[in-house]
Amino acid sequence: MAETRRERARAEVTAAILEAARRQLAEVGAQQLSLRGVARDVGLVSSAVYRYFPSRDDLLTRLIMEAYSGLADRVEEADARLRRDDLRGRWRAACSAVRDWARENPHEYALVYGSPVPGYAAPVATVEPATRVSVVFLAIVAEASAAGRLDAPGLSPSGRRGISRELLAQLKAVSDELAPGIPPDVLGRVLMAWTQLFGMVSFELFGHLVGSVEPAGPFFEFAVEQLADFIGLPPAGRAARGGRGH
Amino acid sequence: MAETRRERARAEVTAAILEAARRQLAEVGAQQLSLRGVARDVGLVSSAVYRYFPSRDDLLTRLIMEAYSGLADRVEEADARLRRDDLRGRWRAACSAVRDWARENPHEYALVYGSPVPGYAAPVATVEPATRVSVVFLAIVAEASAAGRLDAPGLSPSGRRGISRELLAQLKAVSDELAPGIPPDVLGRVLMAWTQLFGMVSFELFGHLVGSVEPAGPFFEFAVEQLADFIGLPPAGRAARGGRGH
DNA sequence: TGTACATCAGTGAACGCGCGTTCACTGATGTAC
DNA sequence: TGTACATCAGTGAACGCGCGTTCACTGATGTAC
Repeated sequence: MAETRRERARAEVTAAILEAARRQLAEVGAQQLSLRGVARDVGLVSSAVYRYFPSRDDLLTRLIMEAYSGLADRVEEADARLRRDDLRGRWRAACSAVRDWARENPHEYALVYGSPVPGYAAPVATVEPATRVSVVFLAIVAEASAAGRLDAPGLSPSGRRGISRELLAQLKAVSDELAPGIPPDVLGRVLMAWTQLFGMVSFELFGHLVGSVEPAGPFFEFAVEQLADFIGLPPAGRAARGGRGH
Repeated sequence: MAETRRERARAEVTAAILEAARRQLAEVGAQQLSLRGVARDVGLVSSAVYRYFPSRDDLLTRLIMEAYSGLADRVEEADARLRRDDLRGRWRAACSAVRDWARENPHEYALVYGSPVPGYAAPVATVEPATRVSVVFLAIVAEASAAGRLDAPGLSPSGRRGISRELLAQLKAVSDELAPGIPPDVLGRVLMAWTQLFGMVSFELFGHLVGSVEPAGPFFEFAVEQLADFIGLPPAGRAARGGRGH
């Protein structure tokens, strides 16, 4: 049941098309990405591409999934490189991985986290790779929580009071599905950190920090640290098992 | 020196073109906005539009400026409606104004805070209206600071340590130019809140909260409160002059 | 107030472009017997 | 191993579309004297 010549050829051409599409995406962005341009790059006639992808939207979907996966790979690798009990280090690494990937692949980033492409609705197939990224962050916090090493000293009065009944219900649902073991109030903070992370990266990439804290590296590092404090991740240095929370 | 017939007509047609452009923007988004479509809407032949705008990019620039101005108006009005010493109320109002405006004008929002339009570089003329929005937020914090009512009890160890020399320099520059009187470390936190605010709104509008905290109202309100605490704005209720910070 | 000329808004046709997608076709590759 | 038929990759032409921008033109509006 060895691969037939045809199958091998098909795999190769498919790969070549995707590679060309990635190149086009990097060069001109998603809006301008055209089937004809891709075909030209590969050295095919435009109609031939239809033997491989049923439509332009299909190609886009594929690129979106690859973008999410690429980012997820990057974040997972960054996280995996550190000792499991170095929780703050892992947090930093995951955050930086997001930023670095985004800066290296700005059009991919814009494709998935920028304004939606008009007239295109992302199919469900894109949900799983999108989730992979968040899972890394949630795992770090979940492990910290399970180890009793989560401590949010700055839990403000509004923090306790501020979680409305609706929000609590929503957070519990998310917690059950994605992050068992993370208390809802912590999850609320994680979600804030999550949106903050992407807010910063988007502002940096889309030029909204020009004239203020550009280059954004120092600000980013400051924010990452603040967010770790905010969530209650143990400070760096003492990576060994610390005391239980208050 | 009364307005001549021509001048009146010119003003009217210009307004009609802009109105049609706004309508198109709302319906199909910036990418798909076309001079020909606008002309059709107005009842002009496409080439006639060139008597009013030298190019499509010029029209886009105009729309970008209007979008920033519209948002700024909204935020300023929301802020102005409250007593000057109700600092937390003003903060909430300004944040909600951003979110409400974005939800009501999703394409305008995407135009200015989403992925940049490829091949289009925003001219300097857009900077001033863009700044107006941030000025409201900075004013609230600056007034709080000037009144000695800014207190950030949760100032974490990393918070003090975390501001690197580079970041400090950048923050000082921003402070001098835009927000005299706000200490750099507070400004760092305000900038975090700023990016967080737009990060949340973008995630909500671009569909990245679907399946978690959607509808996003409760989460948004929670986050706004947390951010106010984080910056050190006085809690609601006691709007009168409180004690000085430690 | 009237005339001569300059300005300017709007027209309609055209240029040149690139796009996504369909379709009948050819020739090579694979499969059943 | 050889033949007959089915599958499938790639071709080339075409359809129909919409776009931004230019240009010579006309007729109405404004201005100088």
